[in-house]
Order: sequence, then C-alpha cells, then structure tokens
Amino acid sequence: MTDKKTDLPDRAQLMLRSLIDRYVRDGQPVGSRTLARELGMDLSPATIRNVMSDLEALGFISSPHTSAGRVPTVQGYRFFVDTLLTVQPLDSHSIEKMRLELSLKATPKNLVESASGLLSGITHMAGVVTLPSHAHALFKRVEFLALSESRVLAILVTGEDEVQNRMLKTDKKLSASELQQASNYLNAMFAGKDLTEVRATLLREMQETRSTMNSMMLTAMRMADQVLESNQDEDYVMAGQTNLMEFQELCDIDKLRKLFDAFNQKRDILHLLDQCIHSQGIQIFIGEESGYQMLDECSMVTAPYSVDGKVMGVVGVIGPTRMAYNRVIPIVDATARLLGAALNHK
Amino acid sequence: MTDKKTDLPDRAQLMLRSLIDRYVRDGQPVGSRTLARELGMDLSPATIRNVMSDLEALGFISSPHTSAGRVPTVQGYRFFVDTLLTVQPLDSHSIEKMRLELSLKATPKNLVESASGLLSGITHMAGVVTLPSHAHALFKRVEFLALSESRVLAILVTGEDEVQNRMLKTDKKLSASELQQASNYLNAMFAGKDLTEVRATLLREMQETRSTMNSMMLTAMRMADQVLESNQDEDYVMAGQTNLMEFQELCDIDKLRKLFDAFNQKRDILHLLDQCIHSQGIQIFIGEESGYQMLDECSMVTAPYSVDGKVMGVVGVIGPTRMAYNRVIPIVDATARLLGAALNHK
DNA sequence: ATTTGGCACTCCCTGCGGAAGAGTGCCAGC
DNA sequence: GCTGGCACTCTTCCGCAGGGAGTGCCAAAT
Repeated sequence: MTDKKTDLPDRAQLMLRSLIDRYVRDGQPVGSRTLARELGMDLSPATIRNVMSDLEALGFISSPHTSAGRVPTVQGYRFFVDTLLTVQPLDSHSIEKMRLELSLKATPKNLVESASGLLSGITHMAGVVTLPSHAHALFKRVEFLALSESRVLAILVTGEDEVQNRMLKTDKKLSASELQQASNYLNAMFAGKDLTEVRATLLREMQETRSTMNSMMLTAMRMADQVLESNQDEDYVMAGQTNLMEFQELCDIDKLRKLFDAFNQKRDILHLLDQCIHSQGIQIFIGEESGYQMLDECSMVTAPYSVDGKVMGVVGVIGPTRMAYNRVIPIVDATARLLGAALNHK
Repeated sequence: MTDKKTDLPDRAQLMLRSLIDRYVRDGQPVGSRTLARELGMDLSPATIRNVMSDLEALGFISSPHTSAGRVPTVQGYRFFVDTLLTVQPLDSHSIEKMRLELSLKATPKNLVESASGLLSGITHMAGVVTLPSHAHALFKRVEFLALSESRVLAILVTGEDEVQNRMLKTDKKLSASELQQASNYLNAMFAGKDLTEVRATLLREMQETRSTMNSMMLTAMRMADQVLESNQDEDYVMAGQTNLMEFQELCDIDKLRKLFDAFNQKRDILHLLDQCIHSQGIQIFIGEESGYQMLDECSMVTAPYSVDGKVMGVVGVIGPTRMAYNRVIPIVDATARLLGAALNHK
C-alpha cells in the first residue's frame, strides 16, 4: 500500500520517521542495526539497508561517509514535518504555567520579553518575538509640546494606553494655544480610529480639501502626518541566544560568529520573520531553506500572534536543524496564542 | 642601578616589557632565544634565562609547561600597565575621523551607540558605553496627561530636550485643569534645576511645609515625587561582542557562553562599570582582578566621560587579557573625551 | 660578579601503523 | 521479498618514536 501523493511506501515513511526521531534524540548517524531495533518490527538490518538505500536515492537521508550511519537531509526533515509529523498539543499544566508567567507582565514590551524568555527556557534554544505592530492600534489622542523655536514634541497615545514620543520640526514657532487647538482638532477627528486608517484619511483630506482648510487645520494635519509617518516599528526581542552554543553542530566558532552577528544586525532575521507574519499558522524554515547562510545549520519555527483577529507579530524559536520539531511546534503555537491573549485582555 | 620602588633591575623591566610586547603580538609563549633576538641588546639566551627565572620567581611570568616559553601572569600585566607602559596619544587623523563620526549623531542614545561601535571597530574587541546618567540633568518642564480614571502619564523634559515618559497611579480622577495647575506649579518652581536637587527639595518641602500646603500643591508634589523616584538609568550599549570569538584564548565554548550570558544579563558588567565611574581617568581590570569568573581571561579598559566637568558615564573596551594595552588605552581615552564633547555642544 | 657555551633533560607535537568497531553493499539462499 | 553471510571501507583510538623547542644547571670565560 503506497501513499499516492508521495509515492513513498508506508514502511519507508515509518523508517524515515524513526530515523529522524532517533537522530534528533542523540545526534549520531543512525545505522541499519540501530534502526532495526528502534523500529521494533522484526526486520533484519539487511532489509533496513535496502530501504535506506532507497531513501538515500530520494534525497531524504545521506551518510557522512561510507561507514557511518545515515543522517536526515534538509529534504528529509521537510518531508518529515510536512507529512510525517504528529504533534500532540501541549499539556494543560505547562500551558497554565506559561499563562501565569505572562499574566504578571504589564506592558507589551514586558510581555514580549517574557514570551521570548519562555520560548528559550522551555526549548533550550533561542526564542524570538517581534514587538506588536502598531499599524492597527487605535488612535486615542495626541498632544503637542513646544520644546524650542522649531521643535515640537508629539505624544501619541494609542489603544491600550501605549505612549510614543516623536520629535517634530516645524517651520515657525507655534504657541501653546495653537498647539492645543491642533491637538483638539485631531483628537476630535480621529479618536478611536485605526492608525493606518487615520493616516489614509489624513492623506486623502490633505489632497482633496486643501483649499478649504484654514491654516490651523493644515498645520495640525501636517504635524499628524509627521507623527504617523515613521511608524515602522520593526523590532524583535531575543532570548537564550547562548543556548545555541551548546549544540555541537554549531560549536564552530566561525558559524557561531556569523549567527550572532546576524542576531545583532537584526535586519536579516527581521526579514525572515516578516515572511512568516502572513502565513496563517506555523511556519518552518529548515536549514538552507531560509536562504541565509548563517542559518544553514539552523531551523526556525514561527507562529504569528494576533489580537482581535489582527496579526500583531510573530513568535519563533531558532535552533539547530536537528531539533525536536514535534516538541517545539506545540510550544511555539501555544506561546503565540497565549501572547495574543495576554495582549488582548490587558 | 635598581628601581627602589619595585626592586626590579632595569634590565629585568626591559625584558618583561619586551616579553609582553612579543607575547601580545603573536600569542606564543616566548622563549629565551626569541627574547634575546627581540631585545637586540646582545645578550645570550643563557643570560636571558637567568633573568627570566627571577621574573618567574617574582610572579610576573610563568611557563605553561617545562619546555614552553614564558607567558605574562596577571601580576606581570599589572606591573606592565602600572609602571612600564608608555602610551603615545592617538594621532590627530584618527581622532578627527572619530569626531566626525560622532558629530553626525543627534540623540545621546545614538551618540553612545556610535561611540561603542567606534571602540569595537577600532580595537577589534568589544566596546561598551553606559548611557549618560540623568542624575544631574536639568529639570526643564513636566506635563501631565490623564489617560484613565486613575492613570496619569507624566512627560518629563530635561536639559537637552531629552524626554522621558512615566506612568503614574493616582487615588482619584484628576481633571485636565487640575493637572495643568499642578504642572504649572512644578514648572515654575523647579525649571532649570538639577534633577537630584529637585528631588531633595521636594522631599524637604513635603516634610516641612506640609501643613501649610493646599491640596493642589500637595498633589503636584506627590506626582513629581513619583516621577523622579525611579530615575535609575543604569544601562549600557555594547558593540562587537562577536569580535571576542576570534581570540583563541576565548574559543572555548563554555567560557564564551558564560561571557555572553553576562553581557545579556548586564548586571555584573554594570556593577563593574559602576566601579570605574568614579576613578578619575583610565581604569583597567586585568583577568581575575575583576572578581568575575567569566572575565578571567579578559581585561577591561575604561575611562569615564563627562560633560561640564560632571561625570556622566563610562566608556570601555573588553578583550582578552592578551591585548595591546598601549594601543587600547589612548583609544578609550580619546573616545571618552570625544563623547563628552559631543554630548556637550549638542 | 656576570656572562656565556655546553649539555642533559623534559615536555609537546606530529606522524605512523595497527587494531577495533561500526556500517555498508552485494550476493546467494530461503 | 527477506535474510544471513561476507568482504570492504572508513573512522577512531591508542601506542610509539622522532624531532623540536626550551629549560636548568654547571663550569669556564670575561
């Protein structure tokens, strides 16, 4: 009986799965004798060898050298996670512990740090969580403070009493009452609306009704535009990077350095996380699949987290390609849910 | 002719210096023949050996094993930096380049990041710079914004238009005009004063004149007290940590991990930097001198930076014990000066 | 009193060879 | 289609010897 989709006999699939399980467990190439015992289905090593030979031909496994066992290839892992993997949901006890831990945090930033810490703590790998996007936060109010001749401090308060500061440059000095007028105007107009919506409305209004606007309104809108302009809140929090040093597949100083450089640079990692944000559900990059050389020996398991059905960011785990995917996936999944929930009713 | 202070013959001092120079240069234990050539003063290896023997007895050098050369001990380095070292100031060309780089940065945070980057870039080790202390910043103004029933956002503007947000809890709801009154009162009273002074005055006033205060004043003072309370701005910015991976004395994964954990934790490093902040001028911890195990094979060279004669923080370099102190010291020194200057006329 | 050459000694590093172990591929027989 | 047997390949792990670097000590020279 063969699986038509993959054309890979059931038995071979079982064996691939066993081999990966075993390899993930102790990191040694798996030989036919070991696998025979592991499988427990009363086959001789010779039989196993035949099938292994097929699996190797298909590119799912390979052997480091003639007389070593077999090791899964990237494609092997890919097939494994795509069609062989069975994950059982995380036990409710662990989930409760995580929920508790998160419930103690007050600010989004703290929550994100905590989530990242949880991920790294539980998986013993590196945890990464992007800061929640402000793109869909609700505009609550804005206030302006004149600091000097041409500098105005804008304070933007969004949905959950998140506060952001922006420094604006103005052409001329604006009086306190002018600023007050401007903020009153904006607050009346936009309170409760979505930030991206606010921005869109703003741009439209400035185009369409420019002529009929009085100068105060125009000033107000220009300032609001400046405030919303630089809303690229792309950043992430990482925890447990040093956990990665423990894995012997990464103990090469050179690889380690490239990896840590990338973590510090943030750019490439952000780019990857960005790709994950719109994939509904778990996303996995295995080894070179990421397209980044420093992650060649690593895998990344991510899940987007959302509040009110709106995707706010992504949580993830970075570890060696040889990781226990079936253990990591539910952890990442649960963390994403819990973080979303914690951000919500806060 | 002997140096009375140290009781170490001139020639021995010269030799120690040469040995350290050489060892720093290529990392190999230095033997008597090598040192003879290095010294260039026409002494036979046998003579050198005799003196080396003395230096070893004094604890300045040691040999990893019988038939290797000699290596400086921590005490050797200590003697070297304390009494043997001659540093020439950094050439003006490099200084100009650094000044230029710093001049492009606008905010203190950017300046600090840039300084840290410069340190690591030039020395090829890790650069670390603490954020400028706000303790002696000038109070410029404070504004309050009611966010909800019992939560008030305080915006504190200090000297150079630095802005800090604080979230306050209040017993009862305060109206916008009440908040306005409070901030007016505080701004009139404290504008232009030193933050620590403000705090001190605040506490004194609240003790002495409590009975004669009206409730508005009291509320204002309570809030101001909350704002200034949590002014512990202890943090640092680090750059080039990964440079440390290149040194073979640190290529031990375990040591590396402890080191990077400490960098992430920040606590211990901050504690060390704190010790340096009050030492007028360059401070150096060599190897175990720091008292922290993860820094056993490392040295730290620091210098405080100040604005208007007030010490604001410290810049430093962390690298292997085997570092070119005479090269690093002027770099750290110059960076401290330049950072102070850049923070000043900004 | 210092400096020096000589010499024996110690220790590390390298390369070599052989034995053990693990695993494979192939083949013939069931 | 499965299995046992067998020859073969590779890695890993010693043990061992030789070369090299450096030391300490001593007796002779300056």
